[in-house]
Amino acid sequence: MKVTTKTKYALLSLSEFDSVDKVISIRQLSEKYSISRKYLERIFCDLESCGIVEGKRGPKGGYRLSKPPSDITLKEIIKSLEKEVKVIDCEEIRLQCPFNDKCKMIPFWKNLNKIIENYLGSITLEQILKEEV
Amino acid sequence: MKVTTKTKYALLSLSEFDSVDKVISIRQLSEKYSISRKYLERIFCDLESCGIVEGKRGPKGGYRLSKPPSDITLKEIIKSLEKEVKVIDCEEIRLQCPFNDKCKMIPFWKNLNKIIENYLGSITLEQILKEEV
DNA sequence: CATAATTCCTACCTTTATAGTAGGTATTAT
DNA sequence: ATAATACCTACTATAAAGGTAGGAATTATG
Repeated sequence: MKVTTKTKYALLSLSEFDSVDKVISIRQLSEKYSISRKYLERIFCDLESCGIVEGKRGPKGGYRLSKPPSDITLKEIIKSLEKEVKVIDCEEIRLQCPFNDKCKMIPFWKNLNKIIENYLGSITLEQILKEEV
Repeated sequence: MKVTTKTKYALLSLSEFDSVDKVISIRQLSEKYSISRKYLERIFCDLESCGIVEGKRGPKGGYRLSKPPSDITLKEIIKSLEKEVKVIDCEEIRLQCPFNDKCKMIPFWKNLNKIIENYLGSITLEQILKEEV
């Protein structure tokens, strides 16, 4: 029931990008937060492939947000790194339960997932930056 | 960010105890849900040590709830099996962040934890049984 | 153009936590 | 006495997380 360090590192790092123009290199981030450079590189590849940041190579290169912080939800970010923003997979539970639809736990798990998803979907990176959370 | 199978098994099992008087053996539960008997035994030891169920040995023995389902919250149950009902440990994040109190992620993580805790604390086993969730 | 700084790519290794097993002891209804 | 149950402790296997390693591609700059 814990978020992975990938997600923690990603969010710590992203909280540095306070505008769409800001370019920051992996080196800077890894030094500032004492996170392994190679590991951060991989994290940013995930973020890039999900359309959250875009990289530019070469000297003075680095990463920037690929859209304004107000358009990036925490759900989106977390989904880039964890496979799902779900605490449990209802289908999986359903398989284990011999009573299928009669299983009394399913509605609870679904609600829990939904509550988390809704919250994460409602918070944007901008709110984090402006400390409105 | 996933709940463990221990928790899943525990909740599936507990959803069978529809009154304080109902006594169910590990054998019955493990057969009904095809869960390893030994593993279930350990799960129920955890539940017992946290005051949720109590066991009685011998033939016709088994487990029963140690208080009415309306007094058992899901938070309590999950806490018996996962160490914490937190998605992240804020203190831990604080240590990694060189800026300590200035870290912009802390309020977000705290809120997320709180939302989950509040929800889990608000749901009782009775509600699950009565399908009010 | 050479260089150095960066992203980008792929494969591998290490550690940790989860999931599950094994074998047995204590208790108790019949 | 027996058999069914909870209870206890130690061990093993597996999967996932966390992290390394080495290098290729790209690009600003002197």
